[in-house]
Amino acid sequence: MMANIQQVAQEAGVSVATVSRVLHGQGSVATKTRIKVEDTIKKLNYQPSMLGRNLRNSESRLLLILIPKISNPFYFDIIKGIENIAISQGYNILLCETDSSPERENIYFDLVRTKMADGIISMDPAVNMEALMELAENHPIVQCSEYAVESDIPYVTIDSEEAAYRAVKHLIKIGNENIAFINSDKRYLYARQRNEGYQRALKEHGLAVKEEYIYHTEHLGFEYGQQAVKSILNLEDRPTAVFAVSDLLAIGALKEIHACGFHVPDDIAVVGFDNIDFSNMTNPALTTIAQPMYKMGTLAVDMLIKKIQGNDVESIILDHELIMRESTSG
Amino acid sequence: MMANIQQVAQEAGVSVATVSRVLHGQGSVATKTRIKVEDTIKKLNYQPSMLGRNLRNSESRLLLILIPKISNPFYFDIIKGIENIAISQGYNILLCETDSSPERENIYFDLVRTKMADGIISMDPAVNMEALMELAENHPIVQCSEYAVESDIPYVTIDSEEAAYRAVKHLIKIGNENIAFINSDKRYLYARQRNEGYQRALKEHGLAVKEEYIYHTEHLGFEYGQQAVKSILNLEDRPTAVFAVSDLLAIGALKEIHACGFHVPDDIAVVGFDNIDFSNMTNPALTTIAQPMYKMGTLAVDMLIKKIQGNDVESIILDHELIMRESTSG
DNA sequence: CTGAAAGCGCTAACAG
DNA sequence: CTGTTAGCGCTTTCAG
Repeated sequence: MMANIQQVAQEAGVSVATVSRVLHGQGSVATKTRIKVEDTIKKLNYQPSMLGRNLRNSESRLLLILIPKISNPFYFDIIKGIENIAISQGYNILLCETDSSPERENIYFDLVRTKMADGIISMDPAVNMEALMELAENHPIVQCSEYAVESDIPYVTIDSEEAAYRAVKHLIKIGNENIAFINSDKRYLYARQRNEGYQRALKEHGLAVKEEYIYHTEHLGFEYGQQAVKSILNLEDRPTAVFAVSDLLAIGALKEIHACGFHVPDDIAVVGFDNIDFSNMTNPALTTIAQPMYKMGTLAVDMLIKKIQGNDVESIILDHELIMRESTSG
Repeated sequence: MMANIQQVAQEAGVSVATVSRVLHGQGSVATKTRIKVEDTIKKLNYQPSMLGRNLRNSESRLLLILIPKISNPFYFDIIKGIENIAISQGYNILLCETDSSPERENIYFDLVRTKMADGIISMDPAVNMEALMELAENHPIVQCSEYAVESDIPYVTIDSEEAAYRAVKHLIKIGNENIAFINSDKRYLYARQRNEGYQRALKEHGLAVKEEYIYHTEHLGFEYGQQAVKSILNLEDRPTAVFAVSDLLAIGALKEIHACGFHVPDDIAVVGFDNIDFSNMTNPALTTIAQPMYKMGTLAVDMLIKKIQGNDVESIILDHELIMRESTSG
């Protein structure tokens, strides 16, 4: 079973070089020989071993995709975009869940150090940037969605500040003045940028920025949204609107607001961020910011493959969109 | 940059064999030599190339995980289980979304045919069983969750019939006699099994099985649950309970029931299946069947690695659990 | 148009 | 305890 190129050559009465040539359709081969070889390949049910090919070409045709949690819906469409392009270019992807743990991360970094992967698309906001930058000196790396300005690693992302600004502006427009903000940890760039967008919108409309309205969560999960709302609803000046930096947080908020006996959007309007599938399945459906996920994925992998091939690439900033649904349609 | 074993050997003044020996800590090496080699490795920042090692060992240390949709929450914990064990055993996983398309599937099958992957864990109910069985003749394959009885491919799963039976029995116990059933396509084994469980529960309690109460959906998505409920609510003898074969369907049902002005659980009780994270985030929270996902994953990968190592393995059937929440607490 | 041969980086059997 | 050597399966010069 499982013939190798040698056996095919022998059986076809040619040299391995010729077999290799017909395999790749390059270098001229007489039609007669080609047909003979092709027949033998079928007859022996031969499939070239990627192990041999990879060693010879010193490439693995594997791309590392780093995400913090595989279950975070935010990444689904990005991954889909990456995957489709990758496959069409003869690459496969290794989806790596880091749990934002440096040890896990390092296992994956080792994969490229040991040539098991040709490059990395990093989407983990909590990635160890120092390690990533060091790795980037010798290996192709691209950042997607989250990025570090100070590094030379190219990225594709959206304008988080502007997106947050638009979300909050929408809340103001429909009559809210007391707008709470559920943000994530300030050490993340996007958190800082969205915070600036939030503040810009308020200031532009002559509204005060109240520290007690800004809540920082440790993680982006559902339960953290619930927690945040619990504390927000206890404020004296109860907000009439909540803007959360992720849909998961917003969905948690939704649930907790209901649990406390309030109604969305009549009592409290809610806006999320990301437009994950579930944001349209909640009760009421969630107003949110949509990022062009799929496109982000395709662009990121395009960039990475270009880098692997030795070309230079430029960072890209994509557009976003405000999707209005029931949670603000008061 | 990126030294190879040769350069390390030269720099350390030993042979490549010795370097290989200290790399694997096997075969005796004089302490003095070992230290010298280890120092050189650090000095040159050497990391052995997996390409060379893999070719030599004719293995890739990559495991293929086939799932229909990466976004299906059902698989999250299974994958986590697989991943943790795999990594601890020095394997990495290639998460493959088949979209239940034979072409996509075949691309992935090629990965094992071309030695880029050492084995497969198939979790796609719609997998092309013929192709899979043929592949299984020459490559290690394990089925997880969904399986085909008639094949020799070992599997790990739960007793779907019994699980469905318990879910429906619970609905009967809390006073329901008219229980609708949102099932998926009958060509899937689990769908047939759950149908049997549903019918057994009804019959055991002297309730008639009404064909019009059984709805078959094309896919397991949220919107199919909505659709199903739309048609179910139009029945003359409106059911007072709904059992869906997946949480996603049940969550769609929840939303549509509300949209039609009914209340869960007072007017209609709902039970799902899978206990995905979101089943606890809905309003009301969903009663559902929990499968030991994580464990299923770890066992499946254990089995696969055993098979790769040439050992025989036996199929496993795991226990499940009924999780009672608000959607049936009327 | 085709073949011989070198070599990608590593492991392991064998000899010493 | 250590070195020599033969491949693993493939691609690609270089000659012919």
